[in-house]
Amino acid sequence: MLFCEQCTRVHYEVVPVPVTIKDIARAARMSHSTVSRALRNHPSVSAETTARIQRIAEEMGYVPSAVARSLKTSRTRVIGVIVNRIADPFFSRVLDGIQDVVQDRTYSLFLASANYGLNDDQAIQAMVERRIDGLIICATYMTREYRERLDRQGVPSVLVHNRSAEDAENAIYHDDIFGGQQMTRHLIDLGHRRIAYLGNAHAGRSSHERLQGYRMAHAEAGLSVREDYVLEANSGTAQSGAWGASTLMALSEPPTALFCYNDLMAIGAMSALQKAGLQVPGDWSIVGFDNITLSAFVNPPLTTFDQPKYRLGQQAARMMFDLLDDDSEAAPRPGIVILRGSLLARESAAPPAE
Amino acid sequence: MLFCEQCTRVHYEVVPVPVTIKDIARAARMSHSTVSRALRNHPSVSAETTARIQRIAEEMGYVPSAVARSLKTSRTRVIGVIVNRIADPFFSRVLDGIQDVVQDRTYSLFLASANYGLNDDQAIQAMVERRIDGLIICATYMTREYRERLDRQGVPSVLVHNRSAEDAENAIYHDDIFGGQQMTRHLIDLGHRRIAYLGNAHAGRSSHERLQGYRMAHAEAGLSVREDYVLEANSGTAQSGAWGASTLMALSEPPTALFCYNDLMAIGAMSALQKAGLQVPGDWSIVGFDNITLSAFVNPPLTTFDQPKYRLGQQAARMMFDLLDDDSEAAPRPGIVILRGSLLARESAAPPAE
DNA sequence: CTGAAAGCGCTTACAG
DNA sequence: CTGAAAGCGCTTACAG
Repeated sequence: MLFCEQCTRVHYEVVPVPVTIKDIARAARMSHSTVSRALRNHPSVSAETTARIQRIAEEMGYVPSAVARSLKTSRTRVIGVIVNRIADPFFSRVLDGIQDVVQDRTYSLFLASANYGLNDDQAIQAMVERRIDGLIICATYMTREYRERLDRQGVPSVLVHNRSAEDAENAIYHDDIFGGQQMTRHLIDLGHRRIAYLGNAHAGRSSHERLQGYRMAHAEAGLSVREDYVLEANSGTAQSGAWGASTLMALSEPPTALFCYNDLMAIGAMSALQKAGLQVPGDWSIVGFDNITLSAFVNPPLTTFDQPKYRLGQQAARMMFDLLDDDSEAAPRPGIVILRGSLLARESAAPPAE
Repeated sequence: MLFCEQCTRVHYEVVPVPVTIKDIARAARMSHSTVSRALRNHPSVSAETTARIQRIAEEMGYVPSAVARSLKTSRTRVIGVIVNRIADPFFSRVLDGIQDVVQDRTYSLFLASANYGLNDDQAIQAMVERRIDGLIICATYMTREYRERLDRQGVPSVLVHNRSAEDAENAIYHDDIFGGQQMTRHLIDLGHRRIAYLGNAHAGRSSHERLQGYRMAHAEAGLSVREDYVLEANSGTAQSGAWGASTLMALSEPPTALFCYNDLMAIGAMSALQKAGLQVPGDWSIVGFDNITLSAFVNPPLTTFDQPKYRLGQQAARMMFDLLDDDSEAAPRPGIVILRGSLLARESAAPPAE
């Protein structure tokens, strides 16, 4: 029974109190210093003592306190991750990649959602208070200002697929120029000459780079780009895809192929065309980008670009550990990793009708 | 410069050292006790002192250490969550619901992946070492043994949609009997009499309960269930759906409607039927379950059951906080929350052809 | 090989 | 209203 200043109430303890090294020390008739060392197999403790202490700890159900250890060592072995939304089909797969590498290294993961900018502050603050060893940012809108705050606190950070192009240190990107070029070249190779691109204004850099690849593929093939075929929706949803398709259908000379910023938009566009009585790929060829799980199961299966989402996550975590492991006196060396995916030809793109 | 026993090397400090309450105390010429109280707006500190100290803390860029606070208070304000796989389309949405409630209460989230049973031990161990205040388990296979281990450590746990039916305390389930009944009744109402159910052996309880609902709907309508229409695949993938559809197509008298355990299977089944030249919903009606994002964008849009995934997560978090807030002397009261979703009629189910 | 001591950054009962 | 002291559960330089 104890009295508490904070809530001015009397409390009765009911929860089991965890075993500490002191409890083990008492049981083993050793000092807690020796117990501490024995539990971590420190070479200066004799083999018998180590064995005996570990057995007792096991029997007593001892689980070390990472909290106490962290306070002493000033390392938490926790990596923080900030995402916009956990259920984002792209970033949730990236998270899997991060989690697996982090778990392999016996680190843990702190997760916070930035809610597309609404909770940036709160998320960062919570991470810094918890003294995470490093932060991986999968929140596309997070800006330089936040990174500076992290730098000031001595928290290394890695950016994954950030929308801003300005941040050029410790970042993982996907090669969107290459991807855009591959998709467009595929449509050109099939015989298309009137090819549209439907971008996503919210995506920033990655949409611009896919467009850049689209232009490069045209230039390579000696084709010029018709600017009325280059559209930009204000979101990356299926609804935006439908909007894009409708806009293009209304043109006096509509395209025969459409390259959408992402799969969701491509699927929305396909729906809209089919509702209007058009055949895909008979009348229009449609290609997406990302290779989300279900792109394989729509009808027709979507030709898309397989972004290495899981590998992006793995690389991000590895870059983080490189920063943490770096015990040279110099500042951690900055870096950018750019990964390439590959074209995934399925059935939504075919030669044009004529 | 300091020497380290562990790695027997000399280290040079390069990282910025965080500001502590002692630093603030020195700057403010106050004791660190007073600083501590002032920072938390303790009423016993004078208003001027509080204001002055908070200003100084702000100027010095102070960020409190949750690690130190946790050690002292033996509460971390961290909720752990274990999932099978982060990118799981069902649980990632549940996670969103958990995260939002947890963040609202200014708690943080620890996330670990159980990898479908492969890392159960490691995940639990990490959580207990970090002294999380409570654990929400979204790992379908996790058994009673683990909960007992948690109970012994005094860590309250909440189960979300666990596959085993044995665990009956502090769990959130979806009412799968009701859901299965609704879907089947819908098909019966459309005029179908030969209706198949394709279950998922890996899903355990939830698959059995959907089947139970299917049987109830038949009984209600005075129809008998044909046992050759009741199948069970060994996974919940699109491939399994295709397998189920093929198996049923091969029957001498195939069904006219198919209720699949989940959307992924329904989409796989639909693909298989369309590949075989059959029309959905002309020749076969197909319905799924879950309402995953893309079920609205397949062709035809899938009739499904809208599971309240986000709400499941919210409820789980709320139940956790109920357990934590409970300061009665009695053991936390156990509970089960069962949520109901609703039928979402789209276009993949229609009256049978004949 | 082992132990006593100090300290990581906080909170809080107790004394003034 | 403020401060000195103890302590949360560990790690580790130092002394024996």
